[in-house]
Amino acid sequence: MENKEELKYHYKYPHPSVTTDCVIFGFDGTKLNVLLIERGIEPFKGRWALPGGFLRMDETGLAGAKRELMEETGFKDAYIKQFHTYTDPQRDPRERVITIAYYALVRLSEVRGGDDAARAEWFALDQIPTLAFDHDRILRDATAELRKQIHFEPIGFELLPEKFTMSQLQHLYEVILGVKFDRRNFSSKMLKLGLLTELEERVPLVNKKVAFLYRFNHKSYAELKEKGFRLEF
Amino acid sequence: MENKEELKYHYKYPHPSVTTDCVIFGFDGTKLNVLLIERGIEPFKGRWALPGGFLRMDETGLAGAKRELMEETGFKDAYIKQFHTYTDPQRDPRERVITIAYYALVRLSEVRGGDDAARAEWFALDQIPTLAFDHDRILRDATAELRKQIHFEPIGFELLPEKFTMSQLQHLYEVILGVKFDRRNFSSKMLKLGLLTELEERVPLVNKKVAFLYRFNHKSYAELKEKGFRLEF
DNA sequence: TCAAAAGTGTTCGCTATACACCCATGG
DNA sequence: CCATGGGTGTATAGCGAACACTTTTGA
Repeated sequence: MENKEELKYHYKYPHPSVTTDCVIFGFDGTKLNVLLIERGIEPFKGRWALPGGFLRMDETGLAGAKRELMEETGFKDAYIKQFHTYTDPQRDPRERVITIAYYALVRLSEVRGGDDAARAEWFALDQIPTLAFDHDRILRDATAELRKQIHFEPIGFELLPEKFTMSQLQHLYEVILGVKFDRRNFSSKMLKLGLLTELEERVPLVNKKVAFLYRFNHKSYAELKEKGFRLEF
Repeated sequence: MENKEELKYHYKYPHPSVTTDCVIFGFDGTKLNVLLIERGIEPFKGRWALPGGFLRMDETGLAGAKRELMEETGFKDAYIKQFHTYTDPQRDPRERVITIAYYALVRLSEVRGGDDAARAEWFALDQIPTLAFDHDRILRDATAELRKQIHFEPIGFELLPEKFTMSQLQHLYEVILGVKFDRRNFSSKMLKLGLLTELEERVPLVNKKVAFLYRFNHKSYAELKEKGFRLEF
């Protein structure tokens, strides 16, 4: 799959370039964050952009997006989902570039720096600078998709550490959905779903009280999914 | 955008071809149908396939899908939605082809024959032959998307004539979702949403009874959507 | 002593669901 | 007279939403 300097691929009709872009969400306990890359080259040199790159000829879109994710965060098996393909002929000033967009959910606490030399930084969702290309739009769409998807799949857990308290979980849902829940109702609803395992372990809070710790129960989720269920919030 | 015989587009890296495929759903009053095209050329010559074609360099994916829809059904403004992009490097035996897939909902009663010389036919969803390429998979995914989407948007009305009876609407929902509803509950739930306008007109049934006719009320839907609402079925 | 965060249970109202009878017609 | 299809209303159970008090401790 390597290439010479000369232009070696010839087509009768023009072919667009195809890239994958990856919206990587992380939750810091307070806010939803997104990983952005500072562009080192024109166009939009110096502007922030979503991690992404050209799709290789022998890899699927998913593999390309996972490669990006790996390069930037070191994560290999995070939740990742294709959500839209952007095809505006003018979206890249150089040439026609179609991008297949994915979003990924990672545990912020477990992220290590990427292999990549490029400058990468986490931004809170409400403090995003103006992005390169049409990435503002892509990011908005990704956020909307995430909100929609959380009604069908318990993807929130992908953003939390393995062990978490009920209020951490509630904060996450509140941040993603932009609403407030009653503590008691949220807790009982969550527990009733049967997707949480309560751990023996407790965690000390700032005020020396302890809070229960829970873990997401993948097994009962798999069983529930078999039967088909709805996650209502 | 015209071209000579020689190969005039040169790239340093290989570029995939990009096509759009369009899953066109229609409802005949009993079953969900899909429009298929019989392939006239290799590969898969003689096999049925989804309508689709190469994306032109100056059109968006949506425009390409709409062009396909127009050519096959004469419809210009049907409901149409991008749902997934297929990127398996082996999905086309000739060369690498990425396809952006859309589904469209049309009123079967209003479809006129397409401009296209190709042989096109409607197939009931439960009588689909083996399709060319990975179109079986694409069709399965489109059906799943449709089922999912109907929980959020009243897209069912796109498949019915402008005026319809409550039982037509119910049959449609039952076919799409694969469940049975109680007549009385379905009706009262639907009416409570406030999206239907009851018409003066009645329609005579086989047995000379008359049934109420309704029309989808786009205006109250727009208002409801403003406030945000959920369509539960 | 005051603010912050967590644990705990009950009540009320709404809605989903289940269900039965009447009527008109065509066969 | 029976089968078909449509119209209509009620009763019950379960769920979502609202809500208050206690405890511990750090400031």
